[in-house]
Amino acid sequence: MSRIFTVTTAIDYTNSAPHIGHAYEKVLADVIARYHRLKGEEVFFLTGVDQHGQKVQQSAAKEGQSPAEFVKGVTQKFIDLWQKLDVKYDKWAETIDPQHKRVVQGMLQRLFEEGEIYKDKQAGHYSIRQEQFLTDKERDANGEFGPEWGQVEFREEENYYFKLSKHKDWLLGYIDRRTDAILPDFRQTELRNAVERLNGDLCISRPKSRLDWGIELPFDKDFVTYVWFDALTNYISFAGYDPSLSTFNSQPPTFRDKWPALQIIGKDILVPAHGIYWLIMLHAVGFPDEQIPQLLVHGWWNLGGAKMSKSAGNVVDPNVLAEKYGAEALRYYLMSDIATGNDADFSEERLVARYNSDLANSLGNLVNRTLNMAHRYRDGVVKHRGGDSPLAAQSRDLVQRYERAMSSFQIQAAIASVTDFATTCNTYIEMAAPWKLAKDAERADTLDHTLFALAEALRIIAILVSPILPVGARGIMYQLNLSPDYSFADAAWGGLPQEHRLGKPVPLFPRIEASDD
RNA sequence: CGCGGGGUGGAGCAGCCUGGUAGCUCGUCAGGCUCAUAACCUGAAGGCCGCGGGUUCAAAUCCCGCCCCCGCAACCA
Repeated sequence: MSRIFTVTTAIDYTNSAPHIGHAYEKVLADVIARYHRLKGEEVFFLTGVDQHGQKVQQSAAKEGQSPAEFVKGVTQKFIDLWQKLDVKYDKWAETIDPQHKRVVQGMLQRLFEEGEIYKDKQAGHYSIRQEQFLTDKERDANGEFGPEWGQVEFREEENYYFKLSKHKDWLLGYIDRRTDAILPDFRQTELRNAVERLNGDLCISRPKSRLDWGIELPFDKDFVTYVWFDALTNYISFAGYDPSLSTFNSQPPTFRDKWPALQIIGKDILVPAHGIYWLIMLHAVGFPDEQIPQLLVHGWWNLGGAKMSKSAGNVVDPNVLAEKYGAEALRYYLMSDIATGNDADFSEERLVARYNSDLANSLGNLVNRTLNMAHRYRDGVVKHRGGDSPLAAQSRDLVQRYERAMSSFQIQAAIASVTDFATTCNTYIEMAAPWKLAKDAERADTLDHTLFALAEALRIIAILVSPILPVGARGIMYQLNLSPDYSFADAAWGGLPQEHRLGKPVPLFPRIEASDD
């Protein structure tokens, strides 16, 4: 069963520029993707942008641009940011892509023919200004629709609906059968409760008179499909899904090998979008249960305990942070200071503190002092000398701990395993005191043994840290004068040549000094 | 009403699923080292792990009840 590890992220809405939350999700996916590549697996990492819809149409109009022009500009901002942050995806999804449209229309056509989609009449209060139907949730305390809705009229409209409720029992069964359908587990509980309350079907169309920036329904030219069948479908349309083939097993191998995927999403879009709509859509088009994706649901970065939002004006711009502190520092912070699944508080001070403490003082300095001593005492050459180093056993624990954390997506725990090991190495240096050994000719072998063990430890650290800090890892390897081509298996103790010349020490992760700006 | 999350030394967090000396980063205090990025190491102070019950030889961890904080319309991960 040679299959490809597929990881996807939510596709971001091209209504406005990316913020720290977008960056977090993509870096998380990138780290997981890099970890699997490190393990030697073939990886398909899919991310992209959602470009259709009313909000885009409105924002474009406000800027005096066509939706297509507008979307192109915002899309570029996302692409530029991912490049800046070293987010290395294998496929870029844009929902205006013609191939994507064909898949969406193919799926809709098939579901329509199979009776999963039907036309029905909707009647209710409609806000002309907001161009949407209002529900009782929009009523204020007096039971009225407030002035923010402008003129509200009673209106009847026909639309197409997808038979969600028909599949409710299947979804409940699926959730009950599979304990790791949604991670972390409390999200699975939350979803199950939500599914229990599910009733009614899903409106999937908008008449073109109201919205024309979208994908036309293949069976009715007067409508476009609305967000769900458009955006969610990206996960399979860009993976090579063929909508004309009705069973999963008849799909081309290039698609089947990529599935099921790990899908990374934020906690706001689990219910109902991904947890209900998307899973049911897949089931309806013929995906067997074992091909249903696993959903990894992450938390949010808050600011001072408050939610980050555009309207509050407290949005953090990842571009600014990356410029100021560097992509690696930002990646490190986003991965180390939040427990996957939970919320965390964003703070620039924390970013600097963690960087200085973990990367500059602990790890960077460890590399620097080790290489310095090797050059000062041994002309840069480390040699294997008999006897097992205490670091050898520690490194095996490290690899185990790291792997356990990574495979359960606990990146912060994986990072902690590495920084703990760096501290162990620093302690080891104090104990061994190479500067004393160097003064005693009779203890030359002990000095060699110590320096060799440290170089070996650094080699392993570099490998393990590489998914999070690809540039930093390369830097360590370069200074160790070792090849940047390595795999996870190389993180076993004993990979360093018996006699090896190290490179020149250059401070990695220079400290970030407090500045006034 | 309901659903979910959280309440752990001064600050920020992990641990809880799979009970068994309470851990990490920062901060404070004292000491050590000198290879190093004013970095590193050691030690200390500081916690009734929200409150009250229960299960158990043993509870931060499992069970029950209660209190407080946050999220659950939109922009939005």
